[in-house]
Amino acid sequence: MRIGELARRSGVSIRSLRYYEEQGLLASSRSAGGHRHYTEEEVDRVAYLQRLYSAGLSSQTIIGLLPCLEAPSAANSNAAFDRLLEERDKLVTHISGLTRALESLNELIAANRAHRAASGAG
Amino acid sequence: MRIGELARRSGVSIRSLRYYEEQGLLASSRSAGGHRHYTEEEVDRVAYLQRLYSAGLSSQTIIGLLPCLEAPSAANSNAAFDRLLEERDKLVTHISGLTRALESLNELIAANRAHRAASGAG
DNA sequence: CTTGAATCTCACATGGATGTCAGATTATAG
DNA sequence: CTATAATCTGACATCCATGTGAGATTCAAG
Repeated sequence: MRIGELARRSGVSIRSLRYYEEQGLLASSRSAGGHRHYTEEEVDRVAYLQRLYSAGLSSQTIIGLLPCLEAPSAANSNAAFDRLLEERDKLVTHISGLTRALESLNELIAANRAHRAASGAG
Repeated sequence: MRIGELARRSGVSIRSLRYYEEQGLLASSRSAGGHRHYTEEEVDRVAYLQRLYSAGLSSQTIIGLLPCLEAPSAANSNAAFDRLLEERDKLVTHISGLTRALESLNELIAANRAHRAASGAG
């Protein structure tokens, strides 16, 4: 399939797909005229990349983890695997922080609700 | 206290404190010469702002919520309160996404660990 | 072959909090 | 008063994924 279809099916912009390729995260074969062609696999690949991005991993980080991401294999360096653990821990910390922030918001909401209820504003 | 001390005590850079003020999120009195002065209150205020930032709220969003944040009061507009709920929902959604991403990472780690164990690499 | 849609590359713009540098001014200790 | 640390304003830089526009080329269908 061509880039437009991949964009549609993966829900990612054409611009982003080209960017992923530029970063070495997504491969494509080219037609004689230079247009990108993708297989079905790439749909999942892109969805997967999106999940990693949403986890807060940068392109560079993902590239560093590629050995582990591509195929779990004993050939993967310990360093890459350790980075994987590291990123996991960072994400856990991040989620904890957000959860605390969420609690703050909830408290605020509760306080406001109480005041509003008491005044018949809500 | 002056800005340097506030920065030290709140763990936020001087640059950021000035930025918060510029955005209307933090107030300061000024000395005759123009230097900013803060009270103890501001330490908590800054910590609070940091929590909101970490929740993914932008300065503009925080400003919009100020009526609710400042003091829960029936005078707060319904609109501001609704925005508060909206931000809470966005945050919940965001955390859910991150949690899914975390699960992905955990699966990756487990898969890698299995392969490594099987090959005596770990 | 022609036409219009799709794609190509290149490059600059965006947002948002923060870093950083420059040059000037103020505060404070000796 | 002087030296030095702290602060001031203003402006430009940074990161990074993505948007966007121009101008050229290719693809698919008639």
